[in-house]
Amino acid sequence: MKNSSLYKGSLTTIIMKLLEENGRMYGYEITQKVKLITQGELNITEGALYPALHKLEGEGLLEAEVEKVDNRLRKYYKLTENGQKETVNRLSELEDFIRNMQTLVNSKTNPDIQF
Amino acid sequence: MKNSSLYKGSLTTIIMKLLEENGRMYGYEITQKVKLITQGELNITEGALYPALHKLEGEGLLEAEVEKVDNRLRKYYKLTENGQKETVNRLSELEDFIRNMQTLVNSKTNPDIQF
DNA sequence: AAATTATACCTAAGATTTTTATGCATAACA
DNA sequence: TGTTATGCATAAAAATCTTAGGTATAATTT
Repeated sequence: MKNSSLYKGSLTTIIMKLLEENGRMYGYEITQKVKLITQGELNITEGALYPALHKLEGEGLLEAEVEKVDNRLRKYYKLTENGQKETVNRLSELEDFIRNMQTLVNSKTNPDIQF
Repeated sequence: MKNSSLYKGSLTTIIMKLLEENGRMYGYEITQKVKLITQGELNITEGALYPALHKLEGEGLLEAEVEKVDNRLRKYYKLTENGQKETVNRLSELEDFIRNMQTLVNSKTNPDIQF
């Protein structure tokens, strides 16, 4: 895969969606989850992930707590109440976006269907 | 629609796809086409469109010719030979991307399906 | 035993892309 | 006559992502 990353703009929504599903996750776990779900096609770089997490935390949509597991630090994130509300909005926007992209990519020059 | 534009990264591919379908188009026409196809949900801003067109032209993927219609100038763009080849690649990448986003957005915490 | 890979966090410079705000000009409409 | 539509363009700023580093422990491979 050449462009294993080109999510562009939807990273924070993906993070929030995963947190909504899994309750709480830590950064590294998120990268692995995305890799698994997309069968290795999407790789979130750490340089994109951590600033995104910090931004969401700064906006009050996530909150974090650090834990030590196997002598290694993990920073667990979960959605705040506000974050849960926002997740609904952002997900529906992302779904709209995906639907629109689908439509654009699939639209054929069909003389019967005039846009 | 709050986020009527959030295509992010896929604009050039959309342009190329439309040109592949329609042979040749001018800038303003492209914005209207996208608006129509997405029923007003995606609005390409001119500040994004024109630089994108110029970039594609600079990369040799598009070529342009100016025409005067109704006493107004139109700059028609069409794919070069190289541009046609590239369109195939970029479209399949965009389709992969869309598929991955779909998977991420639809994935549910299902204990039967372990990722 | 030593080197590499995996796990786990982080930041900063630079590139790319997009938004926002302009500018110009003609045609159509109210 | 003023606004909207058509048609092009650029430039500053914001947002986002890539690339390239840095630190540290655990596990695996050589």
